[in-house]
Formats: sequence, C-alpha cells, structure tokens
Amino acid sequence: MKSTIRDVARAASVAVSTASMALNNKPGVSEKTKKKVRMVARELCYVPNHSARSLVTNDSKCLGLMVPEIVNPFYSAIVDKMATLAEGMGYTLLLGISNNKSNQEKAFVKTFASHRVLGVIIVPMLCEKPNTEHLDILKTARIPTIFCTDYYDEWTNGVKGNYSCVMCDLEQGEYEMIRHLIKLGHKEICFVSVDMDVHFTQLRQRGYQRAYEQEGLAADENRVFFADQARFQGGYDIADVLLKQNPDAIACINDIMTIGILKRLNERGVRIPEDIAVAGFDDMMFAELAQKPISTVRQPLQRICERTLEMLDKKIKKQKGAEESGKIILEKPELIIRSTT
Amino acid sequence: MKSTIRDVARAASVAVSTASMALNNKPGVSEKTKKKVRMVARELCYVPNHSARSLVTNDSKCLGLMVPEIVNPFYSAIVDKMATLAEGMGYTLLLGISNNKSNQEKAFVKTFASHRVLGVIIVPMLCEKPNTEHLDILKTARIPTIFCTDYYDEWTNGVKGNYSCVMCDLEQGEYEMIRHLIKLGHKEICFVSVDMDVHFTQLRQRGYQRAYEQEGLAADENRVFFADQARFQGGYDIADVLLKQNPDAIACINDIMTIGILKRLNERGVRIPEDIAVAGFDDMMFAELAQKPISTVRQPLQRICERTLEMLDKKIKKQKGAEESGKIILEKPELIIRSTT
DNA sequence: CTAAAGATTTGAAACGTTTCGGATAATAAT
DNA sequence: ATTATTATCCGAAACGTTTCAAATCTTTAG
Repeated sequence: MKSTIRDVARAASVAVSTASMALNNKPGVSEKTKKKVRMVARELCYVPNHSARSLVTNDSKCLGLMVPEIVNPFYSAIVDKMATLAEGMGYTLLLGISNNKSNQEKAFVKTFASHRVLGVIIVPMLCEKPNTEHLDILKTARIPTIFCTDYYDEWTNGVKGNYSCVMCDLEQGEYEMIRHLIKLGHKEICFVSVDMDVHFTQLRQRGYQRAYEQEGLAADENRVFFADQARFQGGYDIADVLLKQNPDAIACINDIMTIGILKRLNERGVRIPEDIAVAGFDDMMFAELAQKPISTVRQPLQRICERTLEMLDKKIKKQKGAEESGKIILEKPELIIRSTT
Repeated sequence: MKSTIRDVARAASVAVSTASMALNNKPGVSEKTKKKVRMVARELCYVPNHSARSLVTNDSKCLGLMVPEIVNPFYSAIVDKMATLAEGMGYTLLLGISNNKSNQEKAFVKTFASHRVLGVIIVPMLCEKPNTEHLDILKTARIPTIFCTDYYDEWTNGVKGNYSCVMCDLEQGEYEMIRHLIKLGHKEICFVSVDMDVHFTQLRQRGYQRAYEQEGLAADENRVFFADQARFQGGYDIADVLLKQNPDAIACINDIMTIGILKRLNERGVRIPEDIAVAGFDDMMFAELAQKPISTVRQPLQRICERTLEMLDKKIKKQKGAEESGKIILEKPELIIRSTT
C-alpha cells in the first residue's frame, strides 16, 4: 500500500542503499541518479518511515514538552514559541499536557521515553508537594532535561538530581513593580498571593519584601493576603477583604486574579488608579485588552524559550558527562506600565 | 546504554519472544515467567522502543492534530479536549501548529505521514483561498482525515475529495442570537463580520439574514459591516462606524472583536444594553470575565471533539472501502445570555 | 508406562531504514 | 593497453520489536 524505499529503488532500478543515499542527499552518488531517484520518489509519493529511520540511526529528532495546562494563555504562549523554535532546529515536538496531575505527567514522560525523545523540557505545574517519579524515569533513561519557567525548590539542593532551569527573575520583577509603586508615592501596598506554598509565589513575595526593606521599613505582614485560588474568582473574592485595610495600592501575583480584583473594585466604586493603584504580573494578552489596561510585569517568554532550547540542544549535542549541574538561568523581567498605576 | 528487550530476556533467562509476550500480557506464557520478566524489566528500567514496535506492528498509535494557532483560546480549548480524549482512547497526539501558513501545514502533514499516524484531524485555518496540497498528501497516503470546527467550502463539492467534518451549526447559532435580539424588541441590528471571504463567516451571516427573513423583512445590506481584522483592534476600530448607523443592537462575529467594540462604545459613553445591546460569538473564557459579561453563542466544543475522534476512530478501525463520503455533522450551538443584551 | 493433548517456550523472519566494506565502472596515469 | 585511482553503486548487516510455526516440556488419558 504505502510505498517503501524498496519500491523507490526498484522503480529507479537502483539498489536500496543508493536510493537511501540519494534521498538523503549524501555524497557518493551521481547527480544523475540522485535526480532520477528523487523523481521516482515523488511519483510514488514516497514518505520515509520515521520509525525505521529512528530505529537505525538512534535519532528520533523528537523533543518532549511537558506543560501543566494548555488553555491557560501563559502556557499556550510557551507551547507556541517552543513549537516554532523547535521546528526551526529540526526537532519535532511531542506535547504532554498533564492537567496538573502527577500521574499524567508520569504517563507522558513514559511516552516520551518510549519515543526515544532526545530531550525533554518540563514546565512544572503549581503544586505544593510535587511528585517526582517522572524525573526518576528521565534520569535512569539518561534523557537530557531542562526546566523552563520554574523549578521545584527541593531540586536546587541537589536532592533529586541536577537539573538546569531557565526562568524569569520573578523576585526581581515583583521588586521592581513595588519600587515603582513606592516611587509613585504609595505607602500602604497590599500584596495578594495565593494560599498555596508554591515556589514561584514565594519568589514574588520575596521581591515585595525586598522592595520594602530597601526603604528601611519592614514589610507589614498584615498586608499580604492569600486568595483561595489563583483564578479570577479568587481575586474577585478577596477584593472586599483588601478594602478593609484601606490600601493605596495592590500588587497581585498574576493578571487573571488582578482582573477579578479590578472587577470587584469597580463594583465598589473605587477609582483606579486615583483611589487605589493596581498591578498585575505576567502580562497576559487580556492585561492589555482589559477595560482599563493593567500595569504588569512581563516575563520574557521568547528569550526564556530560546535559551531553554539552546541549552537543551547543547546537552543533546555533546552529551559528554560534563552535565552542567543545576544551573539556574534568570532572565530579566520587564515592567509594563499602563493605566492602573 | 538503554536496555532492550534482549537485555530483559537475557536477565530473565528466557527467549526474546517470551519476554515480549510476557510484557504485553499475551496468553500462552505462564504466570510465573510473566511475573519474573516484569520484575526484571522494572529493575532494568526497560522502556519499549516505540519505533521498533510501530515498525513491525504497523500501528503507531499516533494521531495528528493540525491547528492554525495555539495562543488563540478557541484552538487551545480544542487541543486540550482532543488531548485528553485521545489519551483515553490510547492514542498519542502529534500536534501541528501551522500559524496560518499553508507551507507549515504541509510540512506538519509530512511529519505526520512520516510518523505513520493512524489518522489526522484538521482544524482548518481562516483563509480565503486555502491551499490544499497537504490534503493531497493525506489522500495518497490513505490516511483517514476529519475536519473539525469548519471545512473549506470547495471540498463539499467533492472537488478535492470526500472528507467528513464535525462542527457547530454556526448559521443556526447566529440565527438564534438574532432572533433573541429581535424578540427583545430590537429592530436595527448591525452585523459585524470581517473583511475576508471565509466560510465560517458566511455561515454566520446567513443565520443573520435568515432571522430577518423569517420576520418578513429583508436584512438591510447597509447594516452589515466588515472589520479589517477579526481581532480586538478590528472591533475597536469599527465601533465608530457602527455608531453612525444608530443601531439598537450589534451582533458580532466573535467575542474578541466584541470586546473591542464594547471598549470603544464604553469610551463613547453608550450604555450597554440600554442604548445598544451587543452580542458576541464563541463564548471564550473572557466573555464571562469581561467588565460586563457578554451574551454570546457557545460552540459545543466538547461534543464536537468527542464526535470527531469517534468518527476518526471508526474510520481507522474498519478502514473498509466504505469511506463515508463528505458527511457534515452539525452540533447544536447554545445561546448564552448574560449582561450585554 | 506410553501416547496423545495441551501448555509453554523458542528461533527465525519480518518491518523499513541507514551504514559501510567491498564490488564494479569510469577515468587518469603510465 | 595496462594499471592505478577515483567515482559509483551494491549487498548485507543492524536497529528493537512482534509474530508464528516449530520444538520442547507437562499433564492427562488410556
């Protein structure tokens, strides 16, 4: 049914090996036969069988990309960039969407391994006690792995292995945003986070604290709040609590909660930013399109993705024992000032 | 380095074929050896090589999913649902993101073919003159293919082949929305589309017209408008033009443009829905989260994805010549009435 | 205790490629 | 014309599985 290289060879009256070399444009075969083989191949609609090739060359040309979700625009942006970058580098991406489930993550990693991906990129999910079985699989299979966007804290201690990570300097980002608010004259800045002991959350909070400390004043613990969920509703729900503190500014951990907060603030008739300035984080698409475009800090996703792939590629290429141990690369965030501050 | 089934067999002092049957839980091998082989396999961290298996069984267990974009929440929702459904059916998804480029689409289809995917799902891109080379590839490779969400008009005529499609009844959706507006007492309903001769756009417009015709009054051609782009800015820009027509309602072709329109209307001080009612289409996540939650029509994506996979699976399973010719399955849309109408 | 039947295991072929040492043909040097 | 050199081409092995007919071992029946 589907034509093989054998069919092509026969039709071009040439040996299988010659056909192979011709199609792969290897030296050692005359231009004339190359042309002929290629023509025949096109006529027969020959499509090389990736499995067969991968089997013999031991080169799948595939990368695994593991993300926690895909509907979330933050992650879909990453997938988008990774896909185009990987394609440009000649890799085919295998996508795993774990839906924040550890067992799914594990299942996908197994699929990756079985497809003999050359490397995998993990965009870790938000989770208090991350299950790391999938990492063990990757480790024993010796598959080069890089974290992107965040890592699990315990791993830095080398407990679980020495993985590298490329991510935004979240602490610095929040720090700069708070500095910006302070410079604008705000004193009573509330920080709203989420009620989960997650790594990337802690980093932002540290930035908040550092900004205050630099002013010589300790960050008031009473001014940090924890929403139930890092979603629209979480922001909406906590807005009333925030108002009781009479803040003159609110810095929120992400844009989507910020939208929730703004909605409630608007309902309560508070003017933004005259009464209260509000800042988000991440610079999601809707941050710009919101009723009142929100000030936020942008993670340089393009650069993060580029460097992630670059590092992974290097690891794959040399594969020498010299595994760079747990290097963490921080990319500069960018302050985006719009209308809410 | 990586252990093969040969290693497992040796370590379990058993033939390769026995090991294979044991690991695949085939009948004809004793429980005792099965247990032993499995244990050894776990110890050696054996992961079956998908390429080798795929090669001999001629069953890649892979499906190709082709989407035009991924950052667009409409498409990422589809990818999300497809991924989980496919996984449940034992398929691995290969994702192709064409970024609305025909040549990319073609390249991905080639990759699909080379991976010997069992079937492919195409979510077509919005394009006036769709290039269909990738379809030819699929056709000659005899790869079962289904369109999802939309199809290109010319294909229904059987010009290019007989592909099936599962999609929302867009005409009916727009029809119902306009009926709803009419029932609310609106007479001067503007329809805003985009300046592109795209199939799914036409369907909605037909729904608009049909609703008017049912009232005995012809749809006023002066009341349909074409924005430059089907994006936020397109909506924003055309809002001023709309206002000149003094409409009492606006029905827009999608939610994101609707957000743009609302933003401009808000700036111009028109009250929604008292002065003008506004309706969107698609029910994107942000439709609900908008400053004023917008009324819209929801495409039943879950069902659409389910049926798409179901049909594809059937095609794959029987593969008999009885290829159902160009069947188009329309799923019922759902009217979501919120605060803008 | 032996033959038949059934259960279990084995060996080899096959899948579609690439690779590589060797064979052949073409060209150059003598 | 003969040999040396080079440019092409070929055949066979290998990659890691599954499958299936044949071989071996166990059990049952006689």
